[in-house]
Amino acid sequence: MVEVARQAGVAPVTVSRVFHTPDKVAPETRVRVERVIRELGYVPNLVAQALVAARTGIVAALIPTIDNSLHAEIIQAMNERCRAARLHLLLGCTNFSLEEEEEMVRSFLARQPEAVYLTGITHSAATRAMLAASGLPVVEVANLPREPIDMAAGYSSLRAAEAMTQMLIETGRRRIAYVFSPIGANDRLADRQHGHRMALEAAGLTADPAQTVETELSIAGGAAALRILLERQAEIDAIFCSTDVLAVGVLLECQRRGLHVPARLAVAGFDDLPIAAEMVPALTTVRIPRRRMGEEAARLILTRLDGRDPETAVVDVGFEIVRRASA
Amino acid sequence: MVEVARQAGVAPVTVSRVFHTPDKVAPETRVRVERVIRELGYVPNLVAQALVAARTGIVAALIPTIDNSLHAEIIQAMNERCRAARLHLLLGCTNFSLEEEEEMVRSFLARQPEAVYLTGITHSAATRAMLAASGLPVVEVANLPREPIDMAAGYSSLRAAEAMTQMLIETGRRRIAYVFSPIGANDRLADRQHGHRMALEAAGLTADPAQTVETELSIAGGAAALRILLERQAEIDAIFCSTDVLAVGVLLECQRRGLHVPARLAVAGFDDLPIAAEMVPALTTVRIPRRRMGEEAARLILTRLDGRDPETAVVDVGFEIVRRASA
DNA sequence: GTGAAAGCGCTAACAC
DNA sequence: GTGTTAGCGCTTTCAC
Repeated sequence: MVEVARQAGVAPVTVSRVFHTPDKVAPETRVRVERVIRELGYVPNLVAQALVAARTGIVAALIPTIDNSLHAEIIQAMNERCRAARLHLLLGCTNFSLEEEEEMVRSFLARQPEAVYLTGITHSAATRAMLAASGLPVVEVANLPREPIDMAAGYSSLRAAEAMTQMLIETGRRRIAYVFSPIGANDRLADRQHGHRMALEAAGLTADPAQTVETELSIAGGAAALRILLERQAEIDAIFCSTDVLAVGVLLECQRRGLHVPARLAVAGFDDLPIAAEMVPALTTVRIPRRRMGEEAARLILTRLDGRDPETAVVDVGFEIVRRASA
Repeated sequence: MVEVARQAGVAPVTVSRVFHTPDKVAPETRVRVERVIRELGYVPNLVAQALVAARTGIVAALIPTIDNSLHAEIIQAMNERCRAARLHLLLGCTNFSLEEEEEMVRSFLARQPEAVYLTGITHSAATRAMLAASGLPVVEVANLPREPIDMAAGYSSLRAAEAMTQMLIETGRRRIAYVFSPIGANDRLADRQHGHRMALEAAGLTADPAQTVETELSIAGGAAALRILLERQAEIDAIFCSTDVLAVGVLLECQRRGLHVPARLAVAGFDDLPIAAEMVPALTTVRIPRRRMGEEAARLILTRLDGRDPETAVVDVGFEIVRRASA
């Protein structure tokens, strides 16, 4: 900036004005400065700007992993909305670990973000304390916290899983297996399992351990889970999977083994990934408004940054049971 | 920091030293300062630190969209490697547009990143100029540039597609349809189509426009493409898709229509997504080392940041034709 | 309309 | 071991 000022024969502060309040600079001066800016390819240093303005234009976003299509899509939608407000995303992965999350929150806060995006509602006490103390807008996404750190946008995995199992029961299924991936710090998964059990119990059914399989989160993991259930000779007439990824694996393994779905076995998933509607047979699942969550998260943050308070701090985006051929 | 210093009865610079060179502070002083730091929950301001150190610890990463499992996985691997070096990712989405990429590069450069990650090898002249002028380590990922801006880690989509089509021909297929998604600024897609044509011509076959379908990038898009080919009554014995996403759609549509794969129709994809091996029949495809690309990208950047020059500026991670049941 | 001075929060260099 | 001074690149305030 000093160099631009020198070559344009003005004071540095005038260069600054050309960027921020061009109408307060005489047209001739402005043109002259702009020319030098272009010639030198000068780009203002946003770090210095951030220091003096105490505004970084950065939103810290913590997700379990980037290569998780679900959270990727939420973040994608959120990022699109943030962009219009000239907010950029600083991304961090927690690997479903509360410790890693805490560590990342600590190091991200030092970068003076203007808001924080968190996945899920389960966080360490230290994480909650730091975030609350920061006074920053914080939005917890994908679940509905009883006591939000600040704001939230999500849906009830518990009620959704409950509704799905209930539906399976209502359509005559009695021996419903549950297949899920390692829960770790994933509160959505914990809720889904809980919701499934609640529905079973409400119908006077019991959750047989032999009908419950934990497996790797992948299509292959879903296929493996079905093989395990078959080996156990578990007498099942339905399988509810904690996510479509696993359900697709189950469906494909059924194909390989010639097990008819839904005649022999009903299969249900969760998430309504794009593949769900295309499977043969099409997969019955729970639809959650992924993009909407990202948009709501952005809206909540932007509202707060605008100095206003959102009408509702915890936004329930709801869910929908999508009945297709598989169950 | 001033407040911590005041309460600990020392000068601000001593607080700074407690963080950076604790052994140059008397143990008693250090303990005293550390206590105040904890009491006040003081966190150093990295923005100020970055300004004076001229180091932000930020890597600017531009990918087409976040919700693209392919690039997400590359970025995931790269992020894991960067983390060890305390580098964080500032993420931007170009939506496959060179203009948006240019705009993002401009605004990201102002944030003083220490390195830049770019997807693909096609960039606007201005983008190349800005990046070259910045003197920063730049890595172009997922393709092999003839003239890299700086460094690159990728594979040849052209040779890979050529090899796949060649394989289809060698196994007796003669009427090979090509299904792809909108190319836009995606050089990998352009190369794949080109490679496919080269292989056809080398075998004395011609690319019939009736055998070429552009469709939406989704499983449903792949299914739709097969329906279009069928409606056109194109006489085809194989379909090569520019990505597994489309191939899975084709495979599922074949199931729905009772078209036997590979007897009636061979189907091949590209990418070797996790679902490829699980499909029924398992999908023949091109495997590209996604994680490896991310790791190489990180390695190239870290080497350069370490003041050294990598042995090879353009790293070819290769590809592999994976023959399965579908072709 | 333009510039000089002060300061954002921090650290490198140099005293003591 | 600890403090003082100066300055990172920029903007705000207040003169002129």
